[in-house]
Amino acid sequence: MTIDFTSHLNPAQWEAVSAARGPLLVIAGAGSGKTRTIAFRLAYLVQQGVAPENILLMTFTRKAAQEMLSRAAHLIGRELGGVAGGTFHSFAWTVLRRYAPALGFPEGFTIMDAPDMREIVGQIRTELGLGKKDRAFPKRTTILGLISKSRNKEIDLAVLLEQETPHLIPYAGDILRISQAYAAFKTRHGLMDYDDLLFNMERLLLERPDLTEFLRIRHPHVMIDEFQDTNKVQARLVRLLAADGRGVMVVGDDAQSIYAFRGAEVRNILSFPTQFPETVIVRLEENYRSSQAILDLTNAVLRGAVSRFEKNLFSRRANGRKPQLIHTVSDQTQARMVVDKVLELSQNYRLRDIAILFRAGFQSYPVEMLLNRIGLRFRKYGGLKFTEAAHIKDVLAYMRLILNPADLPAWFRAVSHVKGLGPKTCSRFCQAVLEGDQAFIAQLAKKFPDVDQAFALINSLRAEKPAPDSALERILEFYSPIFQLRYPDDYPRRQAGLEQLQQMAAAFDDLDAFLTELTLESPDQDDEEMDDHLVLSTVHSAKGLEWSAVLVIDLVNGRFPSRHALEREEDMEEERRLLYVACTRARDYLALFVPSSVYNRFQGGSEPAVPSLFISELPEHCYEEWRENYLGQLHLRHSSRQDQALPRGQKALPGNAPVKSAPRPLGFCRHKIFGRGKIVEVLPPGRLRINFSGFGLKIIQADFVILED
DNA sequence: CACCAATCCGATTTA
DNA sequence: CGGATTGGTG
Repeated sequence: MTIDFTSHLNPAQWEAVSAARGPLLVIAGAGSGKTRTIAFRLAYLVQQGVAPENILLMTFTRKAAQEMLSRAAHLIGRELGGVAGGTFHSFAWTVLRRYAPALGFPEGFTIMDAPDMREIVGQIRTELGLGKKDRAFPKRTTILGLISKSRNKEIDLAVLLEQETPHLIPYAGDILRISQAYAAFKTRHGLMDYDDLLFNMERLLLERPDLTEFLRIRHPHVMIDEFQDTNKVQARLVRLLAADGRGVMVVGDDAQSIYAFRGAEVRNILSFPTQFPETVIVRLEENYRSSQAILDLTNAVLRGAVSRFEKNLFSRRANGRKPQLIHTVSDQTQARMVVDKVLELSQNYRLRDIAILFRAGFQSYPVEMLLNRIGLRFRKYGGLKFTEAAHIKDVLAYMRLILNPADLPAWFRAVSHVKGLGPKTCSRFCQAVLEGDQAFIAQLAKKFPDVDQAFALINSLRAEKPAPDSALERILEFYSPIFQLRYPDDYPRRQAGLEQLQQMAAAFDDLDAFLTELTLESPDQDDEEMDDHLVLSTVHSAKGLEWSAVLVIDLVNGRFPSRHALEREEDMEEERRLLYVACTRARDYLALFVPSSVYNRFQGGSEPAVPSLFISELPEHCYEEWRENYLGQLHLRHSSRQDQALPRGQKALPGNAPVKSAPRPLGFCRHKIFGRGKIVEVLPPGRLRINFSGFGLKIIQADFVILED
């Protein structure tokens, strides 16, 4: 089967797809068909006779890799099963798990997630007696952040403190001690954190040239996506895997670099041509995603930035609607305006084509509450992860202990739910387990029968080596009663998470692979892939995705840009790129919300907020400006006749169905999402209990329904 | 005194 | 959700 490549690709894309096997750098502007290009490149290579297993495809998430592979498979009409792919971390794991003993690690080493890391650093901090008296002593999260940043940027800890947090210089010695103790702790207990995966992989490749050679022969084609977000060690890994750069294709966009905080080096992409002198550079500049009106705004956002590869994004799409800049009275009313807007948009778009984006996970809480209240389904990305929820971690701890008896954070979790057993005794217990102090264990087990049971369970599971799903089943038998006591208020909701975990477990036959997958790749949680969800996401988690309509909220100084970034020029640059990423996710409609006041901070109430610097910079012709008055109505600014306030729900979209806001008791009504329903009860203030066929009883703001006569 | 449980307030971003 | 603080118990 031959593919007519050129009819599906523009000249630049075709150049990238058909490039010879040499170092290749593709600068892919936002929306320029990057995924498409990589998919076609995969298909092209395979069609040229390259075996899939000779390709290594590194992407930012495994989902992205799967997307590209399935598109390529569709093109050539058969699966590309053998392609090695995933994130740097997951690739490192697949290699390390086989060769870890060569580095002095146990074969069943455990990968720690963020809560584990926090826990350990916290314990070390208290063990060393640091910060007990001194209230200003940095918190464990701060310390951990510094340790990881210093490793990722490969800057000496003391120097990093000087550069970024001069006020912590007095603590340099103590932080260094903690950092060393942390490293020793990991080695002692067979643990690796995310950074270790990369550094240990590098060490392995350097110490074992035979293995490096084997990998080079195995993967003569290496493709790396999102190269602008790789750090130093990742760049060195690329060089190790592809000595002279032949067969290496890196793809990225320096304007979308948003991971400097974890050591990403834009220089990796900027200096790639210098590293590999024969590099062919291809620029993808035609944008297929956004309307020109949106691109005008995103280009303006970028104008103030230092972008070193010249870019000239253009779109052939019709000009489209101007982005809307919406000032709201407060962040509370912002939530209402956002939900209103979503309901309006949902007349023209499916919910899954609409996204609400924000800088940090907690910023969506007010919107989430409102969405829950009207019963609108949404899915949230970013913020807390499924696997980091306390009850999931509890269960996973038992599973980890089956493989790695030295996994101390897991021991800690496995027994800490027992009443009357606090952190101190827990630590001592863990110590006893590791040292084999049977006397202490027996003594404790006598006092706390649950400890004894947990111990017995793990021992028997370790002897049986069951498959992930049956192990989980046994663990849940034990855990269920504990679980219901521990989360009396919301255990049904959490129960659903456990059931989901069981489903996932059933897809694995190897316990180790299952646990790693959960740590390295946050699961999609799409058990209901089919149904139509609104998306709420941090900008970071929205990378690489797109929606027809995008609403960005909380565009005020201190929130977006984040208050942590206000002091340093380079941090502000990253915030700017972050906003660029957010806005370039939109195809047809973009709304930027600027609350005039935000809740909390000192004094309990709300405080006035200043519009985001990046917004005030924008030339006025880029957007259409709306302002909410104190009656909750939106006014268009700088407009002659249409300056009139429109009733809520009718504001912006032309051709919107009129909405009556005075609720009439009982009768029937119509809802944009749920259709026709019967009003069962009026719930002051302004809410209705409505029975929708197919959806059941919902409590809904009267404003959101149209009453029937 | 040492440890644990309950409560309230504040919140970067991620593999 | 986590941390810091406070109050209670052995």
